Amino acid sequence: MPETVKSPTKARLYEAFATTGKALASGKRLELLDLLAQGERTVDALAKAAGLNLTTASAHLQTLKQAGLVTTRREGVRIHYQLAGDDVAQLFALLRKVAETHLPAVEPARAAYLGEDGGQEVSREQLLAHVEAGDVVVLDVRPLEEYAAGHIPGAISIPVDELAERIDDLPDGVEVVTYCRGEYCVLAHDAVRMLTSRGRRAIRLNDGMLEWRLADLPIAAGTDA
Amino acid sequence: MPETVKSPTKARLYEAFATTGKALASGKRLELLDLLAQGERTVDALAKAAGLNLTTASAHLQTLKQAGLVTTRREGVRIHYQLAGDDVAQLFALLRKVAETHLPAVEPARAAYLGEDGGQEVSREQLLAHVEAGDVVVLDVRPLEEYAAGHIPGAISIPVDELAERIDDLPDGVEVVTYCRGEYCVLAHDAVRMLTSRGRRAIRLNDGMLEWRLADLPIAAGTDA
DNA sequence: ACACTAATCCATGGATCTATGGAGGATTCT
DNA sequence: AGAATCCTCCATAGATCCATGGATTAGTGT
Repeated sequence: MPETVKSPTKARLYEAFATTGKALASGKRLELLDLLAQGERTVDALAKAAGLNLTTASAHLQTLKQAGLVTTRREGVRIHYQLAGDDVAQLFALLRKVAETHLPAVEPARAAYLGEDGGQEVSREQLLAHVEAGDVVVLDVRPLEEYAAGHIPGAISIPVDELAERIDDLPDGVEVVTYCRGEYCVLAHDAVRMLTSRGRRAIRLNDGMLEWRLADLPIAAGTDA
Repeated sequence: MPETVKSPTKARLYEAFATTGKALASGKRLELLDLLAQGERTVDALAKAAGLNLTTASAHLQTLKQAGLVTTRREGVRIHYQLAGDDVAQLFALLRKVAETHLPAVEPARAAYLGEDGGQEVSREQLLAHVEAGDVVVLDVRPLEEYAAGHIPGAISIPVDELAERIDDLPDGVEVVTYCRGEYCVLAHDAVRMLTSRGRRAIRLNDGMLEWRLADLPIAAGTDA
């Protein structure tokens, strides 16, 4: 029964696969991937958005780069990081889904982060139907740069930071459907709470731009809105 | 520009996701997942098949279990580990695909492990067509227990270890299509080399049981063949 | 050339992970 | 009960990973 083969070349191959696994083995790196799934960013912007010091962020990005999950583009003095491909976004999304399905610790952490929601959700299909019918306004509450890098066609942009002061930019009398980065993004949750507390009818897309992209739905770019 | 939010609850959520990532961060654990994708196994069998000592294998399996990727079933004195679900197999397969696509180190490691192949490949669709036409014999060269846990309908089982002595069990004059665990499994490669060196016409399915399962194709079980 | 900014490289202490031997728990058999 | 088998838990040494401060490199502007 020579099932006990130790093959160094097999180990080498699987260690290579594990390089990709290791890249996914840090919460901070996953936060960085989450941000990058919205569009390219500079090291400095990523560090700030993820609450990391520049050196640490750079080190994590090197790890991701060596695992081939991200690529870089130099523009003058700054370097833009971006995801290496759709398959990377897919892997990231699947990792989160598997974690949520099989890890009991995820659900409480998710609830604590996103808050009690009560607020209703709407699926991508339902949202598309509403847009077709023209009976809702779609609101993108991500930072402007992410909106510019790609958003749901017809959506208007009001970053959640500015929502309180710009609430009157929203067309009157029509229901608001908010969305943000993805299923675990807090921005749309915050926006819905904020809007409903001001008496606006507001609901949430049940995921966000990440899943929208992976579903190959149409995407608009720029800030012409 | 208050983009620099450090939220401990966000960190907690992403650390939870990272637990799943960490489970994928070791070559040995990926080897174990590869084996488990073929069907359940005892700790002892896994340790032997992966070339690990029992304690180490057990520790790795605990890690996988705490990440929710595998579950256990006790049967008398032994404990059978199995994948927690199809989504886990899918995650594993996608990880390998992403690694191969984006990591230059994978290709040479793969070539070194699987060997120069020259041998032709056939896709799942082509294989199904051949089975329909009845002009090939499908040969499963995995260990018998894996064959028993699930195989391509109509395939016969000759573990690659026994192929040399049992070569006459193969029906005469018809081309052989071999397959094994998956895209990176060496067994079918070895079998094809072995068969062609003996003058049999033999080719390989370009992946294996893992991908067959994920494609939701029909599966037969047992050893009645 | 010089100053300035963006990012990487390097060194380091502290934490975490890996492999392994030995002890201990669970289950079955006699 | 006692022995045997299968597996997990514990302790430990060695390797690897993480965050951070300081130095270095690349590119821009004066």
